[in-house]
Amino acid sequence: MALMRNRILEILNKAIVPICHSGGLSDQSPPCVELEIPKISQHGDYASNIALSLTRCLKRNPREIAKEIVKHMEMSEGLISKVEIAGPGFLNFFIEPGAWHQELVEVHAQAEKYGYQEIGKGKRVQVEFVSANPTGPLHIGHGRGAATGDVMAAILAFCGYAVEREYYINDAGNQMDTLGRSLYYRYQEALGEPVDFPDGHYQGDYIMELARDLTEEVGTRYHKVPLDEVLPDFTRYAGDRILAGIREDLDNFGVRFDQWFSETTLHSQNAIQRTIETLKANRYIYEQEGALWFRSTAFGDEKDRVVVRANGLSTYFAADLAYHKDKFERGFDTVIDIWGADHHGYVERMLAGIEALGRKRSDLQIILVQLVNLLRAGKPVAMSTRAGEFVTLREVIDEVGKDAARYIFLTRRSDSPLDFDLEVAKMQSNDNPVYYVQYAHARLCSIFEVARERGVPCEWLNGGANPDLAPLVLPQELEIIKMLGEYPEILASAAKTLEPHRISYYLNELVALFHSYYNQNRILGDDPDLTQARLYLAAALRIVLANALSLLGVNAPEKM
RNA sequence: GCGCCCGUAGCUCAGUUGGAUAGAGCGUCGGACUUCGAAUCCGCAGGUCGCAGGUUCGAAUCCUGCCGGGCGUACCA
Repeated sequence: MALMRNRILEILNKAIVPICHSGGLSDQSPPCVELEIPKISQHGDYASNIALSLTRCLKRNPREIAKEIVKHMEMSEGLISKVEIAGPGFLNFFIEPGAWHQELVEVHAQAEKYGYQEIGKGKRVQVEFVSANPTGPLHIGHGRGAATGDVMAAILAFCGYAVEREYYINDAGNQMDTLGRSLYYRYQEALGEPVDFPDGHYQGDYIMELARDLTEEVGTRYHKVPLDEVLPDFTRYAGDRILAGIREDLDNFGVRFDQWFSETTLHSQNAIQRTIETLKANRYIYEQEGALWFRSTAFGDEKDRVVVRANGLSTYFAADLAYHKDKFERGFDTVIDIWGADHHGYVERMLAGIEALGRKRSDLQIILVQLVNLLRAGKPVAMSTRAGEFVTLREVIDEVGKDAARYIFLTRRSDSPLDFDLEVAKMQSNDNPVYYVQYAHARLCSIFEVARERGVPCEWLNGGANPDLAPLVLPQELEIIKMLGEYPEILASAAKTLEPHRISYYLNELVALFHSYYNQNRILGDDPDLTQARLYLAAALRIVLANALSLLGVNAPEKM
């Protein structure tokens, strides 16, 4: 048995074959039939615009096409009560109320696998995200990228892709030297040397903490030792310590990576040089004014880009080219990069880069995540990275909790800026969407707890026979069932569009239906048959809530 | 100047990739706990989808031009 929407789709797909055939369309390119749930119930349970989209290629009146489709449909018994042709040529399907019950059986049968989609077909996908420079702790913007990337990866994995999560460590370049120098000066300072802390260095408190720690560990070993002699040691110490902190913060945020990729390895293994050679062989590299340029304009970039500077040093972009070459050499079919939106100017050249390396533009998907405005009770919180005054991700998680933070990050499209209000995130009220959903889950669990106390049997929870679902006749009940049946479709669309926020919106809608239903009806009532059927519905709801929250990396509590 | 993103209810945002009469939450106001969790629910009000054209059976969605906001525009990373 398949879900309702798939059964309708199958009927439709079969029905249009002879029509396309007689219209001269080959079976090779059957039009994609779409099924939507209409906003207005008068338009049926499902609606298809297939007749309308066929008008163009068949050059026929849509209502006539619709009539013919209906004529060709094989109506199985007890499934569809009627099909109407409406408006310009919509097909409106009205489902036999009793047919919905099968949907619930599907949910129970698949349980924690419910929603699983076989659309990835094992294709290898890498999601690279966060990738913050190890020069300071993660801030709230990184948190948004972390949540987005982590959930996107989870969705893709659940949709049948072989997914790897990767963090690119920018541990090369002069920013790391700056970091090392910053620590050096703070260290000398900690030993009582008067230091004129230079501009453009990292001023955060965390550097002073590192300096104190270093002083405890090595004492005066580096006291007054010239900077040049010891800079690599300071850089390594600071970089390692900060990266360890980043890992810890991400771990607390529920984000785990399969791979931590260090930029330094690209340098040490000559990967950058080799990448430039490859591009040179493809005639995409030329020399001008002492520098080597990549001809990114050949692929639509607005100007060519330097890969090796006149001073002989390669650019960050060159390393990034080598990095992406490496990614594809590792066998990924698709690579997804999640970047802060302030890097959007970089997108075109990167796409040009992978094209020049022989990949399709669509093999690299770049998702831009907009900035987060941190607020407290509606007022902006000062966030000056330069001066080192910023609220770290760790502080935010400590204050509002992992679940609230993750959920709020996922309640917006990633290319929409997000106001993150610390006070709202802490509020245990309707202002805070995460509690709305978690509350529903806890409430469902509580119902089963009460059922257990009252001795209501639920053998079907442990593999026993399913209850008779015929008592589920209320419009609200059918509405909930219908929406549970949409869950796989929501996942598929989230995977296809790379938009995790669709899941949180779905959850909010689903949970709203449940809360409303709950307030008007009793699950545990006097009628044992009705009670069984409603418990079965409640259990299916709990399954979907738990599955979806798990994808979001948000806890599904039994009690709150 | 050029490029990218965004303009939808008082506020914050969705809108199933071009579908039918535009959707939530917050906020305002008014209601619902002797009951399985009131962290919930029910109701009222709120719109020229920034503006103007174009594409077609059909546009918040696509194309063009304006207006307004954000970001970017390094031989930095």
